[in-house]
Amino acid sequence: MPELPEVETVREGLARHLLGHTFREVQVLDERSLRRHPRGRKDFVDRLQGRTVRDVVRRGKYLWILLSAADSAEILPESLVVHLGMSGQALITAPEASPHRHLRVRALMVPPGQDKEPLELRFVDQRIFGGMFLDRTVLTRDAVGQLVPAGSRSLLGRPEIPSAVAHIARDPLDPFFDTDGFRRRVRGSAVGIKRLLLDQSTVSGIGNIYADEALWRARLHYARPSSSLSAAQTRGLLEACTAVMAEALTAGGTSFDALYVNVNGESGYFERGLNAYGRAEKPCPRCAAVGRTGRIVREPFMNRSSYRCTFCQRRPSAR
DNA sequence: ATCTACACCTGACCGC
DNA sequence: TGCGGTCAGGTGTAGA
Repeated sequence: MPELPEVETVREGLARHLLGHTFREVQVLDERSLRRHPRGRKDFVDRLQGRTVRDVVRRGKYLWILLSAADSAEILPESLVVHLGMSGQALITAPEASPHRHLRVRALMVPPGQDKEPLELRFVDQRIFGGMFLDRTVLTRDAVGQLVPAGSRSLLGRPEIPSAVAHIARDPLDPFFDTDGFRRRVRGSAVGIKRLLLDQSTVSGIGNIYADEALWRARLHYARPSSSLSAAQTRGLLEACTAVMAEALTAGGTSFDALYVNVNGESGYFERGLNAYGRAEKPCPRCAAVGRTGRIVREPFMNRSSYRCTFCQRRPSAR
């Protein structure tokens, strides 16, 4: 399933292939992918056709395409938001490529010059947890509450953000990430720490897999009350989150020089680098390295599976 | 106000 | 072979 590193890989691929391209012949094959576009299919198509891609931006697992009119470079206050959900893919193909099984939305993308061939942007989504919608943008503030300068060329520092995404926190790979805000949320809540990691308004981009991996690295039990973490543990946990996702981005973000942007959750990282997630009843790699008998167990938490080591992630004592 | 539970989806898999 | 049940999980929101 696409998580932050995969979404960043898609963002980069879309930006590289589509900057300057104009939407033509937008076709919505399944309106359920437009669940979050309340004005419906026709409004979506009419608004998107004729608009030109000016930038592709990401926060957490959301990405959005900043648009202009076709004959202008001025960015419009409405952007195309894409969320891949559990099974979404953003593909770039030749227009004549054979249709994909779960194709939901397609658009012919016309390049700015005469010398290049049009491309097709395809939104493919088996389970339809993801979707697309058009949304007005508001201006971002950075970690200390100041407006990010307009015209900033840092992708993550773009001042525009769709209003539907503005409530989520920045992610650990964002240079404006609000570390103090994260510490305050950890100190100020008694919920299990994993619940906080999955709360996108505290820190974004972390899903079930990376939550378990970060907790394993930080040697913390998922149900540990957030407010009981020491300052050092909080710092260590945030470092673990950042490291896990940065390494996954490095491992999974290669092999995209073809005319093809793909997200299918099969980054190399998932196959090689997982220490806890999905490894029920296997030895804990850290314990095994020093001859201890800690093993990974799978337990239900928050209506999903959590994986932890029986030795280095002990259950917190009730008090 | 804060937190929890559930709806939204499809396909793979399992036991009968 | 088929059929019903279970599981996977991010997000928004209804309800506690």
